[in-house]
Amino acid sequence: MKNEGLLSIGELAKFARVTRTALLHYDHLGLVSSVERGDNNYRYYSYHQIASTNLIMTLRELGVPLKEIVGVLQHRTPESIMALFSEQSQHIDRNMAKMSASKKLLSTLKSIIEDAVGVDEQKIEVRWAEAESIFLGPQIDYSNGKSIAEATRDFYKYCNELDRNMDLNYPVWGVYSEERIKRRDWVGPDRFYFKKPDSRDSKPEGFYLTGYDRGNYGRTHALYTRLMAYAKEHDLEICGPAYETYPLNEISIADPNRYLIRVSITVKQPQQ
Amino acid sequence: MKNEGLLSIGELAKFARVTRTALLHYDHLGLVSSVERGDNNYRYYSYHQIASTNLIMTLRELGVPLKEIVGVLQHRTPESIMALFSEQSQHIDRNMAKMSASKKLLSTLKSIIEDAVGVDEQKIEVRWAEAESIFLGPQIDYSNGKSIAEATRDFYKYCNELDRNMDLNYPVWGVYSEERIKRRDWVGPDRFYFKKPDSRDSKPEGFYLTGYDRGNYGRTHALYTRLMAYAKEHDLEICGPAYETYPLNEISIADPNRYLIRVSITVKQPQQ
DNA sequence: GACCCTCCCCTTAGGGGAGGGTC
DNA sequence: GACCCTCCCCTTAGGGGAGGGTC
Repeated sequence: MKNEGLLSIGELAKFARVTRTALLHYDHLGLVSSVERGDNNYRYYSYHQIASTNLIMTLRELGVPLKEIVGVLQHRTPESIMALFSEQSQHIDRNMAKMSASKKLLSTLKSIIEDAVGVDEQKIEVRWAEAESIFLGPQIDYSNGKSIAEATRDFYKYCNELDRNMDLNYPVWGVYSEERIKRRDWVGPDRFYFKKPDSRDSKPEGFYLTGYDRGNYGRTHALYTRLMAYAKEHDLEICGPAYETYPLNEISIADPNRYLIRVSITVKQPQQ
Repeated sequence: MKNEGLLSIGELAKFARVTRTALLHYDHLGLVSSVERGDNNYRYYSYHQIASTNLIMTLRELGVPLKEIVGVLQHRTPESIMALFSEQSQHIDRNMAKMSASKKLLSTLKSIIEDAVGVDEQKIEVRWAEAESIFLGPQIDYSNGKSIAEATRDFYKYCNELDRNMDLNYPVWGVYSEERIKRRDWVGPDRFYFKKPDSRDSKPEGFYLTGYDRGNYGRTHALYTRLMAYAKEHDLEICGPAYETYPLNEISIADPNRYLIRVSITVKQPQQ
């Protein structure tokens, strides 16, 4: 009848969804100590430790370090425990907001790849497109011999200065102005932008002449030539900027010469 | 003009919300390698690594181990990357569900403490209470000399067998039947229960005669005597079970003899 | 056979210097 | 002065035995 109602370390582990090894560790730390040692040196725990150990596991899952848990419990009062709970609730809210943002990012990146995978790279076509939420950088000045690389770095600096916590996860692409396209001036995009949900700017809805190519970053020259030949042939009038994207890039493709390039030029509604 | 547009390790760190030290670590692992080393042995990174490093940081924050990230990126194809993103999205969903449950737990525990902190321990009163969602255990049989400790262990076993993943975070309390109260039989509760949102059972709405005491678990005898004297004096008719709770227990109070005990006995509506 | 004990060694993802050179 | 380099030592929260006793 000894140890009646007490729990062995294995039983506590089972009821408190924790491992034996972790409980040994907690015993050494004095966080969850057995109430009694048997003559066999076995640890015996009280059943009240089930709920408190469960609570400790919840705090652990929320990322509270063991040291902090030990500290808070050592000097616990109803007030300090309530403060801990409030603090952790707020922490949960922040984490959930972060995870939502990450989920949105992953789904955006995934849909970009998804759209690209089935594409017929030879086909050139004109299609209606809905408006898209994007973040648009400032106009780029190449007059002092600036390279695209430098311009890109400037763009990131610009973003960083605008908002130190700006989410720079979304891939950065280029916009060519109508004027530059017509001049056949491929020194570099007029602006950089990235696709980003709930951003301040937008790529307008409208008709876009779209084509694809394979190659590394910046190898868009040949594709523009093909697109403009097509436009001429089909009596399409260019009436706005071109948007360059690399739907398959280093994120999903190892060979840098096999990235998928996509250019969409704004055109007037074609005559049927 | 050398290294134009390339980033130093500090710059990449700034734009990819990561520390210098972590980037050194990633370089050793071959996860994020500099594209070039200067004559000074400095690392130089390409600006395309900003977006990919950011993505790696997002995966890290989601808990993907570095080894796994290295592995996935080494054999990356659009398909494998999409699979990774889908998997992580599901992972986020599971995590958010867990965090919601934890938040609910913390707010329940906090409100129990909050209600208890301001209480006047001397006051006995009858109050209307709304129904509460609880999980109720099976009837306990003490006829074979079972102790409360053993009965509690049985209750946890019962919960565990019913649903191996049952959330046993909520503190376990006791219900005394009307009959047992009237017999003044304090050997132990008839059933155990715990407060738990969205559970199968409920503590019904109605009038409850409620009082408080201070002491360790099981020291409810004196409080029952006080409550029953009060009932007699005020012509209150007991018409249902009593619910015992320990609103301030080892979770928030270090001294086991200062836990707050609360007993609520079901009574008929008092005559005004 | 399943459970428990005490060492003891190992891991992940960096952080924090020391000691020395570079922009 | 701020930034970069290469060692090198340290940490958190346990996991995984080995070797031996217990229910």
